[in-house]
Amino acid sequence: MTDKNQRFENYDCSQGCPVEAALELIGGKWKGVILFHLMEGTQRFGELKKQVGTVTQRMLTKQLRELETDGLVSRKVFAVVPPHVEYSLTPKGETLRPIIMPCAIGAQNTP
Amino acid sequence: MTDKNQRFENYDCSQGCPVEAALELIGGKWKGVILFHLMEGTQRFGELKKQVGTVTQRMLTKQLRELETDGLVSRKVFAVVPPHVEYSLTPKGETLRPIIMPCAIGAQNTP
DNA sequence: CAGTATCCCCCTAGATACTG
DNA sequence: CAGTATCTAGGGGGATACTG
Repeated sequence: MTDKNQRFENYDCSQGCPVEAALELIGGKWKGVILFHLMEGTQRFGELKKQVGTVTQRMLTKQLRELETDGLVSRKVFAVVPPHVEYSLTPKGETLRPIIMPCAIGAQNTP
Repeated sequence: MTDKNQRFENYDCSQGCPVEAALELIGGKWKGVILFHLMEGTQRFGELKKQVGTVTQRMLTKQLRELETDGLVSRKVFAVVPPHVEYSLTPKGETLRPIIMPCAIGAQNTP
């Protein structure tokens, strides 16, 4: 980000604008949906997979790792057998709620 | 959309959830940025290209056509030489303002 | 000015199999 | 259960050249 207090009007996006930055965080094919479901509360890997639907294990893992790296999702591993892993939103991830939820509402209101 | 009045909590995304639908509209690599700039007002093709920055003509055209098809952007052609084409948000496109702008803000507040 | 028309690379994402 | 490993195709997107 070049200037954090810059106004949006006449914003020069030539090399990286805020929207571009945001889409890098949630632009992955499944990330929006994953975040959406984590907003319902903490979820285990399997639960998440079931809810997201057609996502493959590989992709779910990959996107979750990226979300984790970006600090939007936290991963909690329980050292038990069988494995137990819980995913939840970080505070930073929570800040996306006003973005994700209007997305959902917007999509519903304009079919 | 399966049920337009369904609550978001416990929403079953198995085959297409609202967030997924929304991301299909604005998920293109440049669409968010294009919409962002059109929110500043009507723009000509060249102006848009300059503002979006590194986008190629081909991609800008392609994404604009998709946005047009999805009913988010309207294209107005003036029958003059040299050509003059103006792009602007449709009412439907305007409904994305509360989604796009928080994106920008969110990206700025959480670097 | 505002586009098409080609060509082509690469990365995303899917399918499948295996494992601590 | 919650992952890795490997292989592969498909198409999204880039570069470049041409045009009404």
